[in-house]
Amino acid sequence: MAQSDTVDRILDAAEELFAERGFSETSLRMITSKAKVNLAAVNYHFGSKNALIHAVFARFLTPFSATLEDAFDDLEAKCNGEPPTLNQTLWALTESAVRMPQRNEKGISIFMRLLGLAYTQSQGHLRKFLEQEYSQPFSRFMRLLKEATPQLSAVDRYWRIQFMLGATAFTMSSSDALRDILQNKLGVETTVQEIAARLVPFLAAGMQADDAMLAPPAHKTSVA
Amino acid sequence: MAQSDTVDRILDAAEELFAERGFSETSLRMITSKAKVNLAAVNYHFGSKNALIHAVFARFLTPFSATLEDAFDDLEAKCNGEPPTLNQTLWALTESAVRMPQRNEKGISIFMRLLGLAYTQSQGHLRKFLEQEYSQPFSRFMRLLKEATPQLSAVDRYWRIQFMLGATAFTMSSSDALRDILQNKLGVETTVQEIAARLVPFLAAGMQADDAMLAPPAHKTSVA
DNA sequence: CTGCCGGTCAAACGTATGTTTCAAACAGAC
DNA sequence: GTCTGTTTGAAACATACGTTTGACCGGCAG
Repeated sequence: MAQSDTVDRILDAAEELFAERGFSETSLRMITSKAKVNLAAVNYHFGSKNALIHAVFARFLTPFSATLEDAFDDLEAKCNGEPPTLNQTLWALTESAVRMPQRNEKGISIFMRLLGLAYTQSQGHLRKFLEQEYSQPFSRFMRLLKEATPQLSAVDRYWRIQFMLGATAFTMSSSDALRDILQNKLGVETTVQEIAARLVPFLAAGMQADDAMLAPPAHKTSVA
Repeated sequence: MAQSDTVDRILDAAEELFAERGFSETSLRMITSKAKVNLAAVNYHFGSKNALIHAVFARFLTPFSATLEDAFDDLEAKCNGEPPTLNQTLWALTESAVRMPQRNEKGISIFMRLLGLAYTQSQGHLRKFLEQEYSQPFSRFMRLLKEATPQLSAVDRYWRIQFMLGATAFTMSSSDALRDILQNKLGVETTVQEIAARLVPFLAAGMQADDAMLAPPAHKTSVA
């Protein structure tokens, strides 16, 4: 074959190692030895380690953002005129993520973990790359969130979106470890889909909490 | 002075740089040059870079966990017999964090950012160190959460606690950046206390969401 | 066959890292 | 003042990293 599968082997290995260990903690030598390719192959095919990181993200983010746009199109068409609800919007997102064709059984959790790392380990270049390449579906999602929560002030909405992102990125980024703990402690098996099914109600409830108790020593328990 | 302030200068510099850039991305040379001490001082006083990281955490985590235990004592005494509510428990935690004596005006956000990094960048050694040293207040917090949400199944509670941790750690770990964005976009100043005041209702609402809509295509908007 | 060209390979390069060394400076006790 | 143990200082050490180099291979057009 003219273009061997070297590129894909590198991407597969890098994806997995980045998800396990983070970006700076993963060396090119680890990647190339896992991929069983020569060390120089990375710089030959991608140019630099940073460019490899971008390529890893682009490989799943580009089809995902297309899928997501379709899901949003369907959703808005179905609601003809009316803005979709918060639940509908969140479900459109999670369903798009879960339904993406996976390269292997670990696909979805690697996907999630990388997204989490992208936010927390962001080394500048990654943040810029993601903002440049995928600003459109991101902005659209933000607009849908805004229309689904008209009762919130801009500042409240901003922070609550950060809280949602955090809960999602963090949970998904360590979902393997968390699943294992749960398996050992309570003997319960869990799929990523089930985690998502638990996460969405949590997020929706948090997003729509009313701010009745902003004073610290509130004694009431019920919320919303 | 016999023991000069070298140790504290190193800890101050390391704390700030770790919070800004993460652990692996901060070299000992950056730390020692910011602290204006000799490079060898770190290994002389702490033994290794990992031990320095532990010392940075211990310096604020040890008094904090004492403060937290006191806060939980007060709370349980006040409730004599009755388990504290979820809101009370969460507020006890955030108030303890916010009321810690700060070394400087950036103290609390550095504190928060480091806690966030501890979860997301955890390099094994850090996770082990924290689990060994601070398991007691952590377990107690978990017990209080359990008693405050008796309606939840163990599995539901487990996942929702992860969601809470995620929202908190993530938001706090990037709170500086998020504050700046908000400042530039909407011209709003925000303190860490205000972020906490927004976060707690979000968490409490999510924690207490009812699971009425576990099926994906739910059309209802209201939750709880 | 010859020449070329995309791809692979082992080896090296320069740099940055954490850590160690050992002499010098220092403080306090006698 | 002298001695002793502690702390600093400049330099070196060994290692790991990302990247570059130049030789080599294999298929294919002329």
